[in-house]
Amino acid sequence: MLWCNLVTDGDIPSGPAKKGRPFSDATERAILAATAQLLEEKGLADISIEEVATRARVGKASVYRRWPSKGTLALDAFEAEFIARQPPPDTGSLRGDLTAALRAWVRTVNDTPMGRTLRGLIAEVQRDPALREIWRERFVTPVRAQHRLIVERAMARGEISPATDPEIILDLAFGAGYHRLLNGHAALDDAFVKKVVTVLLAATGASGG
Amino acid sequence: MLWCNLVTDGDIPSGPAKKGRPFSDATERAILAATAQLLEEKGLADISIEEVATRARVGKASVYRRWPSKGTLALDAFEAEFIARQPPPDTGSLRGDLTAALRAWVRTVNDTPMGRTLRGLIAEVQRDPALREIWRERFVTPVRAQHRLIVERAMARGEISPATDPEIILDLAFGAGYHRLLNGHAALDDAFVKKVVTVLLAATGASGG
Amino acid sequence: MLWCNLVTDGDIPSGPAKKGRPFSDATERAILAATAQLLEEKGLADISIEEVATRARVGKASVYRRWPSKGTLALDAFEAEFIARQPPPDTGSLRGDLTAALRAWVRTVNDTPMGRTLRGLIAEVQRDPALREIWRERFVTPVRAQHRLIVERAMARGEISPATDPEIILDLAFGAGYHRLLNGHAALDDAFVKKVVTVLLAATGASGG
Amino acid sequence: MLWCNLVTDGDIPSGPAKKGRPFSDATERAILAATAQLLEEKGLADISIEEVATRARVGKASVYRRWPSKGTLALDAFEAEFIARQPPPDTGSLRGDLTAALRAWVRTVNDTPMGRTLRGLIAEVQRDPALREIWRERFVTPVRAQHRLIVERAMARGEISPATDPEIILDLAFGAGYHRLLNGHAALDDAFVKKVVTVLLAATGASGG
DNA sequence: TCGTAACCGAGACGGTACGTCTGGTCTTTTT
DNA sequence: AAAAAGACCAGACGTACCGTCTCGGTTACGA
Repeated sequence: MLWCNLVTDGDIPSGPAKKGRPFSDATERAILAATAQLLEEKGLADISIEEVATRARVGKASVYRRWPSKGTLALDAFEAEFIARQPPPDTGSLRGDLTAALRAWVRTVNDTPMGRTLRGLIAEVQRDPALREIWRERFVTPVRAQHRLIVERAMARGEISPATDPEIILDLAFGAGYHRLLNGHAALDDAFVKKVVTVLLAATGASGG
Repeated sequence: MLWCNLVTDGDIPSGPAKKGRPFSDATERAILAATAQLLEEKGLADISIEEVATRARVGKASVYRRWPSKGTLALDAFEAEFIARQPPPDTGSLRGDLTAALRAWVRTVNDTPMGRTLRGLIAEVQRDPALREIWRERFVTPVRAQHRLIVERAMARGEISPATDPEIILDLAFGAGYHRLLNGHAALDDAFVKKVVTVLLAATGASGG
Repeated sequence: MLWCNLVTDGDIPSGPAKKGRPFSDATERAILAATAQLLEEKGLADISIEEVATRARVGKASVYRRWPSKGTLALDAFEAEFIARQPPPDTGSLRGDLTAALRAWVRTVNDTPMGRTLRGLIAEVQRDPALREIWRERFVTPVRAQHRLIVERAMARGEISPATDPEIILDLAFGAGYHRLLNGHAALDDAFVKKVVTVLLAATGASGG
Repeated sequence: MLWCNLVTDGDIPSGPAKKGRPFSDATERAILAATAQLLEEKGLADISIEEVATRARVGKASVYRRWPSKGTLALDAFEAEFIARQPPPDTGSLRGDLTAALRAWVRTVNDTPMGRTLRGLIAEVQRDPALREIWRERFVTPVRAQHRLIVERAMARGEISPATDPEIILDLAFGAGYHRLLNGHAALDDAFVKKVVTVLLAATGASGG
């Protein structure tokens, strides 16, 4: 879960025995817990690393030793919980899967503090190019991969034309959601989900129409 | 153009003759010019009001007197130039109008520093609830109103079903664009524009085809 | 009293009217009062600028704007009070003047917290070459000048040989005092003063006795 | 040479045979060498224990296991070399002995990096009461004992009155030197030595004058 | 020959303070 | 009363060290 571990993946199976005192799990857990707690209380922008360290009863250096920036820390504290709320649906139909996925997303950002955190993270990502890449690797890519399965399964079933670009479908469906989340110009509710799914099915659903 | 003027609209046509030295146009222009210049040089997040005032050879108070926050100032410096690059298209067809509008947006954010500024503004908007409302009033609403005309004209022409929700069409088309702009997970090019338009036309053109 | 003022002396009688908000006297007084208060409580080494600012209810920058280092600040807080306790004696005899001056010094460092502060300042001076120069200009030189008068008056009276180097007399008399103050290897009391004066008078009184 | 050894003296001749791995001489030597090297490069105040350990390729704990503070470590690294340069003079006359001793001291602090180290140690001693006691025991007392011999021999020879307090003579002679060393207000050269000796001989040398 | 106790280098631990920067406000003199 | 200038309080930034602790590993003694 630690940021630096995830970047280096598990590509060094036989380490040459690292020296020095190892990182403490308790410290790491305390930092992530404090971060998660603060993210429930206020927006990412209103949180300082100083505050996280104080809340976690941890030295500031112990935070900086593990995470290079507030954004990567928040990403770690946010990621697991968010992903857990986006189960890969498999209802047997494109309509069902897409509705389920979009609805899960909508409910998460609407009904939990994760909506605010997600907005804060996207904002943070815009101000830190390094974080942007991590964000794509650690959040955008995995979530999209899961959602892409929905479209690919539909293609395999013949529900949508094989000429369709799955990426565009994903960008349309979730892009609309993020658009409303960030601007707040319209509601993110079940009606929104239904309309989006309907339009996209009409567009792609040669066999489904 | 001044932020406070725009909020109060022009609803005080006959002021009771205000006392004291009036605001200096030169000061205002210097501040906006400095802001625009800095926005070309770096992201909004890397700009401080202190720096704007120094660059404009103006006191900090003269900035705060006019704009309550960095976001509103940046919005003012950004708005006019951005809108000027989004001409209301009228090609006679939904496909043509939508392609033109989306392409104008894509080219603006791709080929000018305004892409970065737009990202910075959206980020800023997430950390300042007051700015969020102004952002909707001053940017989201007018731009969407212009784009909505495209859909409404298409409806009037019978190109799309009157049951279609124009808002959803706009959110799908531009939401996808903003999604790629903010995450950077895929290209924002003419191919993107073409695919988006194709999918949306297929979706809405049921009655028209 | 302000550090930077004292360096530039009063050699700019007609300033060209400086711009901006001037330094606040209240702020300066609060900082010096907090420093003096802390110096009564503990040694200079145990005081941090952070603590001074907090105690003075002042921003850290307001301290750094005026004093470049903890040492210069402490010097300012210490100087006036110390000098006030070293009145220029004029008893009419070398023995009387020297005894009075040395006794005043001994009592100050023995009976007041200024002894500890003086030790702390001398320590601080060793670790900061810039402070060392200021220390000489602002403390060593003026105090020595006052004490040198004692020797010069004695010379004028014929009490000591004109061949005597007044500097050596001062270094012997007060050097011995500082030596005991810093090392603590022997008492700093009236007996010490008496013995020092006796030895020095015996040494210099060849022509007088 | 090790700090803790010196404090406990050799008063436990028959230890109960201590268990565990004994201290490594190589480690101790590496630490002292690194300290001495750093003291040649910069002042004691600019050296951190962290740096000593790194330079000595030694764990920080191995330093703290042997010395309780930076001051005691520096004292150990400094002491032997300094003492070696202060040979007990025995020229047969007070003038000769005093001149030799003071000159040796002046040359050491003037011509070697030990002058700066001595200043740094005296500064360190002011901020650490525990170190102050050690400083007296380990440095002030032995050096003074050696110098006191000079005065006592002169008394035995009848060069100075038996009523003279040898302590005062030492404080006058070396106090003046330390005064100039710490304040830097006047030169520490042979002329200084000569003048000091002349004054003190005149003061005490009833039989010598 | 085996614990076991204390050492070894390395480096993480919770802390404190550093000196700088920015935010938004306040106080000058000048226009 | 607005202008430019810049000081005001507040507090976060990321770094450097403090003195302690925890690793895996290495000696040397006593059982």
